[in-house]
Amino acid sequence: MKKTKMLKKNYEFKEVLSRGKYYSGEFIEAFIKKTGNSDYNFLGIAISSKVAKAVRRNYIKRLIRENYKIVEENIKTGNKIVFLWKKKKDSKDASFAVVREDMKKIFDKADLFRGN
RNA sequence: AGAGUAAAUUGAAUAGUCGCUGGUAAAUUUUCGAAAGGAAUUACGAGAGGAAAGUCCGGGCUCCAUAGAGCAAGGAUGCUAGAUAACGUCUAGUGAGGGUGACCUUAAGGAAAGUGCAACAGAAAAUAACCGCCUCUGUAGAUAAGGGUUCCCGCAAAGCUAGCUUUGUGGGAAAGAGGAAAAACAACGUAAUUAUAGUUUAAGUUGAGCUUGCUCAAACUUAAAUAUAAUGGAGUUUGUUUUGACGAGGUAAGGGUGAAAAGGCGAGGUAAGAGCUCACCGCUGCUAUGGUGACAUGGCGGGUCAGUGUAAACCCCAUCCGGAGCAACACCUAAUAAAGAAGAUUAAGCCUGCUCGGUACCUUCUUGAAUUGCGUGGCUUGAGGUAGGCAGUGAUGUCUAUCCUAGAUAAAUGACUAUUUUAAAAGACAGAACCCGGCUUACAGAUUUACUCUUUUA
RNA sequence: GCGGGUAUAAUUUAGUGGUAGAAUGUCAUGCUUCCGACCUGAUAGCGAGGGUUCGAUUCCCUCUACCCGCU
Repeated sequence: MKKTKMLKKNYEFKEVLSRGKYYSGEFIEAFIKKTGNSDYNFLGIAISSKVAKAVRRNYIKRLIRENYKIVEENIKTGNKIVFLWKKKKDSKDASFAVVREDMKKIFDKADLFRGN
C-alpha cells in the first residue's frame, strides 16, 4: 500500500481552487481537478482559522485524512482533490460518521468510484 | 458540622486491530531526481501542555565590524535587603490600606528646581479676604423703594334686600413724611367693644292726687346721648435708650458650595479674634538606642507648622538599555544578463543623530533580469529532569547518585472494539514550531497539607 | 511563526482630562392632489474589564475583535 501524496505549495492550491470543479456535501466541500494520466491522487486539506481554534482544526484534518485512506483504493487516479470545511457549520458537529457520509456523496457525484 | 484562607498535586487507566512522525540496527531495492539528496521493506523502543495560548518582559543563540567611547534624543524601571545568567520576576522585610480572623492588596522617589491644570458650584481653588464680627472719628443729610390711611379698578368667598354689603387678595392713583424712617421702653392715645355710674331725653309699667285725663313721685324696664374705667393699640405724636449708611483700621471664630478650604480638638485669652498662650494628637529639626537597611522606639527642641491636590501632566533625580530576528543565519544544487550615472582621497559610504574611533579597493545609486528545490544544517545534553544530603527564615545555592525524555515543515497521537474506575465516561481550557526564566489570561472535576472563624458535644 | 496597526450613532467621520459634535440614515409633523425636494422636531454612540485621578472617550495595564506586512 502506498503513501498518500499531499499537495504542499500555495500555487498548487490556487490552481485547484480556481480551475477545479466544485462539489459539496452537508459539512464538507471539495474541489477536484483532473491532471491527466498518472498513478497518484494528490490530497489537500484547508481549514480557515475562522472556523475554530487549532485543536479543533487538527481534529477535522485527521478525520478527513482517515476517511480518505479508507476510500483511497477504490478511486480513479489522476486527480487533485482539495477538501474544505464549510464556514457556516459549527465545528463541534464534526465526527467520523458525518465525514464518511459526505465523502461518499461527493465521490458519487464526481463519478470517481472505480469499476462500480 | 458549617463557612473560609493559603500552598501544592492531578488534568482517566488497560488491552487488541488498522494507520501516522522521526530515531537506532541490518541488509536489499529504486525508470524518485539535473544534482544536492530522497523514498520503500523488516525489527526494536519513543512520540504535546499546565498553561504548549497571549507575545507582555528578560536572557541564550545568529547576523549587522569584534558591538567600541562620549554627548544628545528616545524608552523602561522607581520603599529596603537579598536571589538570579537576566528581568518589569521571585523571596524576606518596612510603611500605608482592607478583613472578626487565617490572610490579602499596594507603579510606594521628588510638589521647598521650574512650568501647567483644578469644569460647575462657591466669598475664595492658592502671595485668600467678599459677607460677617470688632474698634475708632465726624454727625453733613441725597435718591429710590417700602409700611399705614383714603379713593378707583379687577378677582375670589360669604350673606341677603339680587345688585348691593362685608371679608380676603392683586394692581393703580393721591395726600403727606425723616435723618437714621430701624429696634426697645415709657407717655399721649383715634375707631371699635365691654363694664359701671349717675344725669338728660323719649316710651312703657306701678302708685298717689284730683280737675278723670291730666299732673306728680319713686323704683324699675327699654332705647338714645354723655361721663369714667378696662380691653384695644393706627400713628410720619412726645420723651429716653440702643444700633449706625459712608470712611479709617483690626481679625481669620463663622459663612448653605465643593473631591479638596489654609493643622485637629479643648481650655485660657481678647474690643472681636487668632498657635496669641497652654495640654493632648498630628507635622517637623536635631539626637540616642536597636536594625545591613527601609524604618521603629525614646529624648530635647520648633508656632511664617513655609504654603491644597495632581508627576499612570510636562518635568527633576537615581539606575538600566546598540539594532534586527530561526521566515535570523550558514551550506549545497539548478538557472542567469546586463545597461546607465557618480566618486578616486586618508576618502564617499557603512557602524540609527553629532563628535571621536573603526572599516578599504572597489563602492554607491537608478533601471532591468532572476529568486529553483516533497534540499541540508541551525534542531535539541540543557542556566535539563528525578531522588537524597548540606547551607540559608526563604527565593536559591552546592554536593552525590541516576536518567536522556518530540523535533515536524500543508505540519505527526487518529479510527474502531472491549474492560475498569465513576452518580454520570471523556465531555474542561486547549496543539510544541530555535531554546530557556518569568508574567498575564482560559480551565470540568478530583485529591492532599497547614491554618482561621462560628456553633454543638465531651 | 515573527513584526506592526485600528476600534466613537445603523453608516462616514470630528474631538480630546470637565461629562460628545457634524453629515447621511430612520421616525414623526408641516408643505403638496400624491411622491420627491424642502421646513421643524425626535432618535440612537466612545470594543470589554480593572487601575491612577475629585472626575477618564482621552493617561496606564490586561483581554477581545478586525486589518496589514514578512517564505
